[in-house]
Amino acid sequence: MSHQKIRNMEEFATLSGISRPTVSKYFNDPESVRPSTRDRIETALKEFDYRPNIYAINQNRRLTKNIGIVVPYLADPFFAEIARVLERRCIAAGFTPSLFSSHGEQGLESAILDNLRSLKPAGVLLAPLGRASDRKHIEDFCRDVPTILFDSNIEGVGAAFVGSDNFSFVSQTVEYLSRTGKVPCFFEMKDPANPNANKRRHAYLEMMRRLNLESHLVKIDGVGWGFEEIGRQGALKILREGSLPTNTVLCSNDRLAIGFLSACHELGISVGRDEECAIHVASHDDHPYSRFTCPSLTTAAHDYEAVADHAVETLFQLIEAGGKLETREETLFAARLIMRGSA
Amino acid sequence: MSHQKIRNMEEFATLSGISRPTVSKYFNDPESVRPSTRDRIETALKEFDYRPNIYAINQNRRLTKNIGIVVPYLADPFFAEIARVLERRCIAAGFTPSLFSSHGEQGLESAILDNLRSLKPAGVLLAPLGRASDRKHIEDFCRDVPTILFDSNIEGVGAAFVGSDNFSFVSQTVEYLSRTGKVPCFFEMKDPANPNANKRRHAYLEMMRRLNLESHLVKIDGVGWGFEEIGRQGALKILREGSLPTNTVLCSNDRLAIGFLSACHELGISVGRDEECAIHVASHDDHPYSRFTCPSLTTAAHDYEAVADHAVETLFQLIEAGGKLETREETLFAARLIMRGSA
DNA sequence: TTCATTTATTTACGCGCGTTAAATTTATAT
DNA sequence: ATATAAATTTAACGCGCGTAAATAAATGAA
Repeated sequence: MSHQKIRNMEEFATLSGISRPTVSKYFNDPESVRPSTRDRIETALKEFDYRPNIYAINQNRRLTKNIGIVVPYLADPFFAEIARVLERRCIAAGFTPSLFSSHGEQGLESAILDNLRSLKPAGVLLAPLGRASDRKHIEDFCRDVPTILFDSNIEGVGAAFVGSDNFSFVSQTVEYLSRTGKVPCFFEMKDPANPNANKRRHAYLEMMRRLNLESHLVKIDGVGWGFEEIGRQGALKILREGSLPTNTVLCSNDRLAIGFLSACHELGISVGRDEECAIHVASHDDHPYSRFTCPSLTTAAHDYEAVADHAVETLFQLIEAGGKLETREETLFAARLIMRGSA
Repeated sequence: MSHQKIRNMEEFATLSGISRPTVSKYFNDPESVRPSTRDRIETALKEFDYRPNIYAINQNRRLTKNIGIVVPYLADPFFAEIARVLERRCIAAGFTPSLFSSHGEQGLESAILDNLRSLKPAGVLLAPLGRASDRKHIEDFCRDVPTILFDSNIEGVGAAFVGSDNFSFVSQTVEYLSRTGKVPCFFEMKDPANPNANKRRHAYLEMMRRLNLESHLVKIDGVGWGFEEIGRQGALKILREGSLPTNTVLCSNDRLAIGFLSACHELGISVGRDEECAIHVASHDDHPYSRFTCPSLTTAAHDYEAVADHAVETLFQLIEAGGKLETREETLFAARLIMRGSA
């Protein structure tokens, strides 16, 4: 490998013995040039290791090969995990993903979208904050940039939505609990940031109605994205008051459940599947840590891969279609019940 | 706000009644133009909402205002948390951070650095994979791009290193445990990916020597970044064999400890600070979840803010100094002991 | 008012690449 | 060998902005 510094495509083209427009063509699509030409370029590429200036490239493209991935809260391993899968898929398809976290803040989410706009991305995969989002801001963004929403839906916004079927989550947990003789109350934040939480509450109420069971909502205080601490504080309060309506608690999500378990342990309350345990706990999401809680969490798992795959696939379709799809489809994937030690 | 589309700086300059070079000057540094001029530009900015084309800007800069942040494993909330702080600091200083995760893979880490190179970043904050890193690749990168290493040191590589003082971590936990009458064995991976793990082992051995206590290393199998599962499997094996040398376990890091606690619960072994508990567990890092484990983890906390602040500050110095610092400083921050329920 | 100083304008070039049209070469099929 | 199609070359323009030099205007102190 020669360590000669190459300034631009012109120089590289000369060194490889190919004209610049052909070299340019090669970089846009290696298959678009004759194999013999491709070989000569790739040979030169190995010798001189030149990379086209990404800024010059993108200046002349209406759209870049960038894909923006925006999640509401990256410190939540659930989002880190799904972002990881999304990144891989994008790279595999020849795109350059860039990852952003709104860190639970509306202002940051809006700022990220503003910046993203000037990155001229081919497309964006956006998991909005939810209730905290500036809906109009996101709408405006989606009008200009091909965007797929995931995880958290905003009705009518974006070219499509891909997420999990909240009813599937809750119906399976409720059904399982009641089948094993446990009558769950529903443990959730009073003002959930995420629309999925509302869907889960409705699913719980509906399921209890169908099963002819009395439903109980346990709503706890707290704002923000520190769900574990919110769950813990809420649980401490409820448990100390002795106001838990049933001995089976179905948490809206695993992070609240992690807090709930922590509170139980602190108060010396036994949690587990067995009859002799004081409380049974189940939850939703199959958070990466839910298998390591004590006891391990019975929960309903997202189909990470399916959600990520379908979101990316839909985005690619959207990009190929030039940024508009016929109809705005909402695709929901079913949950898978994971029976562990907590209920 | 007029919704007239503005194509370029020329148009915007005309509309704002200022010449283009002056407008350009304004965008590079608003303070560099007369206040009256600034006002006129900012008034126009509100009316027409124009943003300079970032690609055209960067093409003409030798260095951009980008800062790369690279962490080894973003699904680890520890890194997500520190990345969050780093991002904020960069934004506050007028830079544009972009976040990358190596996802525990050497190939990906190298690829990220290659891409980063062509982003012409003003600087990079890099937490290497550690043992799994391609040292030469990173060295080459650091020669070309102003880089500060953090979290995990590679001797002599990068312009500076900022991290935590592993001896401080271990000395405090060991000292605390022994002071309360507990003699810890050290629980760790056989082949730790991270150099900090080695430093911690040495610190443990040194501390035990100083305290005139017999030291015991418990080395468990496992590779990769799924530390919780590795810790859990390792603990199950050791506990089932009954080969735990002491009833006090000092884990190399919190994620292993989380796995350890999970195994204990599974086997019905009580863990806690009290004498009547079968096992006492302490650890290091103050992982975001360590306060929610059952029991909550006694651990030594990183000074996240200090590490992040100092890393960013050092990077800014490096950038201002033109990419070279007099000497390669290694700054280590002391740990803070967090006493919780587990030991 | 005058002169020095700061700030803005005008003009012009360059950055590295996408892209196009016309000319030319090369490959493929007859 | 010849016609046709496909690929490449040549030449040239444009993208949006940074930047430099020369000039003009505004400011501010004497």
